[in-house]
Amino acid sequence: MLLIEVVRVSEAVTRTPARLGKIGHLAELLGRVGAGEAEIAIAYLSGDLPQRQIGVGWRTLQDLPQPKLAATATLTEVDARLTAIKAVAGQGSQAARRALVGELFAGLTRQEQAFMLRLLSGELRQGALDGVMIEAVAKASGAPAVDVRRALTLRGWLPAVGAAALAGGVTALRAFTLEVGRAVSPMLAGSAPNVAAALDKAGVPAALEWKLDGIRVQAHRAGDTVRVFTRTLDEITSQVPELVEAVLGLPSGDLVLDGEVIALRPDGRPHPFQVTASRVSSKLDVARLRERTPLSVFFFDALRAGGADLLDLPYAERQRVLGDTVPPELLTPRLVTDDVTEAERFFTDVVKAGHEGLVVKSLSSPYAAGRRGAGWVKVKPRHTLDLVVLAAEWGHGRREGKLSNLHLGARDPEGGGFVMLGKTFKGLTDELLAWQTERFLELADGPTDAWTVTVRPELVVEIAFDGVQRSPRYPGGMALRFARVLRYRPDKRAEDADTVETVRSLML
DNA sequence: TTCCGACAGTGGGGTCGCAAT
DNA sequence: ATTGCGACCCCACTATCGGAA
Repeated sequence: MLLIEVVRVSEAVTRTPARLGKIGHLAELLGRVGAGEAEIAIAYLSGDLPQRQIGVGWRTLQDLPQPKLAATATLTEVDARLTAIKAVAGQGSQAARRALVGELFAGLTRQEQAFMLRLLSGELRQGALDGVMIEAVAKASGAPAVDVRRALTLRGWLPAVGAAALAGGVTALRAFTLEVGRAVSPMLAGSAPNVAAALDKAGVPAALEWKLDGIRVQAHRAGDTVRVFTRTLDEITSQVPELVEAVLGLPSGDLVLDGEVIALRPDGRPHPFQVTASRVSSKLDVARLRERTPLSVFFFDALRAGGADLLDLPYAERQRVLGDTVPPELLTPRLVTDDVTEAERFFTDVVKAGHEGLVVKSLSSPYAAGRRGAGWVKVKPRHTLDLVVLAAEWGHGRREGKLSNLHLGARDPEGGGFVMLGKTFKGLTDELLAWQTERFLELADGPTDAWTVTVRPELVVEIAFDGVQRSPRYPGGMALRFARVLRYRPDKRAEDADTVETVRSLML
């Protein structure tokens, strides 16, 4: 199949706002793609590459060659070129990679180049990713969407699942099973503003588990072999020897467990997230790192144990098996209750212990991987500050032409100015975007370039955030974590905004 | 007819490894 | 030795579609 056919369908999908319409376009193409190219077509049309990552980002994609006039590239040819780009390594590899990217683009038309540019930079923006593609695969293959989704959960890679469905229908999909040693899409949690709302969503009685601010891990053990995967199914076995040893210490040799690794201080309180993230992502000299910053693991679910797959069992039953499999010191602290007051006390306790919050879980929900359903609901405490807008950046995509990303500053009584604490674009409605764009242009003052408009520091905005973290980037040495806009405060002037000292007192 | 669950989009800060300078 | 890039860890929020109620 020619690449241009995929590009045309992608453009049709972009033009069609209705989800069913998008699914129709995608399914039509899947109905005529050959078996040998189905995986490539599905990957491209859901924003992925068969190679997953190829070491090419925005920088490598600048200064591309002139386009060709005739569209002749096939999916197979493009795929082979991407594989070659990924394979480049060693000295001079960046130049070699750029050259190969240049060769690839020199063989494409303007239309094809625009598509590949968006695909390679991870910004397909056609309004369809895995969620829509699942439906399209179902439609084209005649298999129920629920079977496609389940196979994806177990296999973790839609192009492979989709190709199997197109070739062998529902029979092929049902052949995907939980395989020890291959990562499963993890179950995700929705969120709620407070404990009562979370209980409302999950239903009572519910289980409340400590939410630890670490790295999500899925541990597989087959005999003496342990493999550990992250939330995005990347393998980190070599970075977490403590976890490997803990799993090898369990009596069972046939396990799939879900949990969190976190670096704890000697007194048992958690290190800042940055410490855990640094430890887990370091690959060099892990033996020495573990002496200084040991990792602890806490499991909260079992997907396989006792020789059986547990995904379809209700939470309460999986917990029973988990309790029989894992000693108490490796279990995430939890409480089962139907009492809001008791639940709120448990929340206060976990926050006091320095942890992130709670995950409230329905006792009856199966392990519904890959979706943020009502089965699991997280609750975290929320801080707020009144900060001053220092500048704003022009938005992209659907925010094109709107000033979107705000630069936030706290008042500095010493210096008399403002200290930048980070940026945010979250929490803004379309109405607010329109309003602030107009207002900022009135307030424009100082250095302004193609991306950023500096404004007079007059507007006060109320910001919610999860915490203050140490920052190597901002002048105050600190930055807000997960900052989002709650509302503007027209009743306040910049002189009324919170100070750097207030922010500093929130760090630690 | 209204409500609400699921999805896609829009980006945030921090860290690592590797290559280039 | 330092800097830039790509990838991945953590993530919040709004708009929209379309099935459920």
